[in-house]
Amino acid sequence: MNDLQQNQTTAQQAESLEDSRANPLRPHELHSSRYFQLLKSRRKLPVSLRRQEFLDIYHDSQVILVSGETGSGKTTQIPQFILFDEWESGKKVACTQPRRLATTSVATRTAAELDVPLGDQVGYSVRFERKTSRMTRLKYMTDGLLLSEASKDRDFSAYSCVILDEAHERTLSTDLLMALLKMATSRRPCLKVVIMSATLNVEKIQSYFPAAATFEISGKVHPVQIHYLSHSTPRYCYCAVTVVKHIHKNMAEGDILLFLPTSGDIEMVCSILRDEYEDLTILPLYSALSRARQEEIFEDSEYRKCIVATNVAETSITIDGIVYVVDSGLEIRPVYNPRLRMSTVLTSPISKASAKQRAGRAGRTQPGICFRLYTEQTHRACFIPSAPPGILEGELASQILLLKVMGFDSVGTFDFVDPPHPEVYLRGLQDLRSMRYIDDKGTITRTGRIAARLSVHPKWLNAFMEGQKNGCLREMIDLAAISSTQHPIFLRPPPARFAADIAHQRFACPLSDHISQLNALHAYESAIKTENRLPINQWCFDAFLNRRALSEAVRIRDQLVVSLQNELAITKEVCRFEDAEYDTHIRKTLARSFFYQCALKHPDMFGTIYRTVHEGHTAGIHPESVLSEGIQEWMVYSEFVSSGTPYLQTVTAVDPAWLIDLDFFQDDSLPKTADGNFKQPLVKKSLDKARKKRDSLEEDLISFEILDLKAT
DNA sequence: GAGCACTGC
Repeated sequence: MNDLQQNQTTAQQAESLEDSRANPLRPHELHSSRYFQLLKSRRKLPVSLRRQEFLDIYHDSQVILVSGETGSGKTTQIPQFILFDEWESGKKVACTQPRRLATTSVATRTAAELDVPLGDQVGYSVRFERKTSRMTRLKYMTDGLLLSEASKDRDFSAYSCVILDEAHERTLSTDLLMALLKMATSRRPCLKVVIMSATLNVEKIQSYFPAAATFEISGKVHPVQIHYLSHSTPRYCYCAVTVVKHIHKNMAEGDILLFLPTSGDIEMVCSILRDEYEDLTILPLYSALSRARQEEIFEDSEYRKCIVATNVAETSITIDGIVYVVDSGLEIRPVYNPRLRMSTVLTSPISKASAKQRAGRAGRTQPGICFRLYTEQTHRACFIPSAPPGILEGELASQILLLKVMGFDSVGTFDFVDPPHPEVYLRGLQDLRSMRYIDDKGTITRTGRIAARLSVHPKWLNAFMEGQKNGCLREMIDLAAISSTQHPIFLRPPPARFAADIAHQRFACPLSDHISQLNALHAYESAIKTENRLPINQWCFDAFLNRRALSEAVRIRDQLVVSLQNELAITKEVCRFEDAEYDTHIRKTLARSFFYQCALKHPDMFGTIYRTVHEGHTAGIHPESVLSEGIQEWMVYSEFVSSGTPYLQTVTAVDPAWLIDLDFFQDDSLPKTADGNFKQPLVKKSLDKARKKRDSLEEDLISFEILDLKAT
């Protein structure tokens, strides 16, 4: 390797090093026989045949766009080509992936191909798990993790080259990284950027990097025959069942993969098929299933397998041996509405790119067949070319704050591949200001700097500081951790819903879902610590608690404690159940921290209808809430969700006196009562006041934005 | 008494 000149190597030089008996990355070791086996198959990959061509382009350009379908070998080979070419620089090569599983498995594969122990010259880094060392020169990592590194070093100075893989997926992190790398390349001429993407939709990225060189590789996949319906049907579940039956009865052997939008659909279709066939192995697959049940799909089966899956099977989990794909053409999509400050979920048609990806799952090992449960006309006219990028879909307060902490003040005029909608940006600024993370001029504040570095939503920092005042900081950190787990901690499997509700009663706090969650987490932790008790798996099973979610919450909590220990005085002491005021402290803290997410029972309506103070929208209490009966007058909520009926989710009853006390609700002309038993006119008045305050905030921010635009 | 997916730090 010592003879290689940075950015001047040839394919021949590299290949002769790869062919030699001694491992060039580990001078005192010889290549294993497995290495040579792997090398033989690597050399047959489409991308390997064009190594010199790639290197020529790489040497001549700072930004390179690599496009190619699956099976081209780009994810494992291109980083190795670059590693050899950049070896002399002494810096690292980073390769990002959108998902953790892909990151670790591709790193493992590459380490094997280079014949080095994982974590030495080749390693990976994902949240909670790092296999890197001082020796590491090729580092696979999640895009989110590189983004958080970039927030401390916007020049990417540890790297000679950054490779963004799966850029066509346009995750929020990839988009932000593209923007940051675009700027970094102009400051660091020696920094190279490689963006790898599927062929589809690459023009957008190309026009974002006009000077970029392009390199296209073909893939190696089997043909998939596509069948459409002649008439469309709204009854996609029954249609899917019919098609699966048809395949099973009439078609040659080969496993079936069926895509449906929701876990409910999946369980229903599975039970219908199970009743019908004994010679078909029916397997549900969705993210909320336990790991063990997910892995059942990989087990050998005596019969034909029929896997009924959500989107997880589209990108996250790949299954070999699928010959038939049945595609409902539907998925669940979350859409954030900045005007309602609400995320709604909709069952909607997938994109053409997704349809192609789903069909491709049939041709991984041999030619396959894909049955689309929609007409060709629908596919042509109703499916958008590809899913909208993440940056256009969500709430952006955290990302705006991140950019501000990095020193980019004028985020509204920031150069994105796709700029977010101004309303989402304004709503983000408004939220940041009401949280006091930016000041009246849009400049980041001292607390804003701390909040930007949190691994949970920045809104939690205010709750931590309020918690510190009220002696329940640990509890607020626990709640922040629970709120950012991937799945809910309470399990309610449809066949055992009643039993689950009874089991959950021992954790229930009648006034608060948040405290009920805390009770469950604390019970889980003491069940782990207590010896001579049930194994923790059994304990969680009996209590209908999600063990994966709970252990994830504990890990997030521990990470938060570490990152906050210099900023806040966190004591070791955890829960104080014996304290009669415990619940009240927590509810008060929640009220004062999330006052902008509070709701009041609708006075004019019968039943459990509430109205949010901020936006004035009506909503019910989610039926899973301990407060779903709607007896309490005031509450704060964590989420406002809608998929048809709007609901407040995870709510805590609060005393309006705690709210009226705050600046936001302050009205000096109103008499204050000690018991907080406010009369209706008073409440109405304070609501109006709050709304006026919100409106004035909005006007101010719009004038900011105009200033912001003028400044550039 | 109604839901409803999937990633990441």
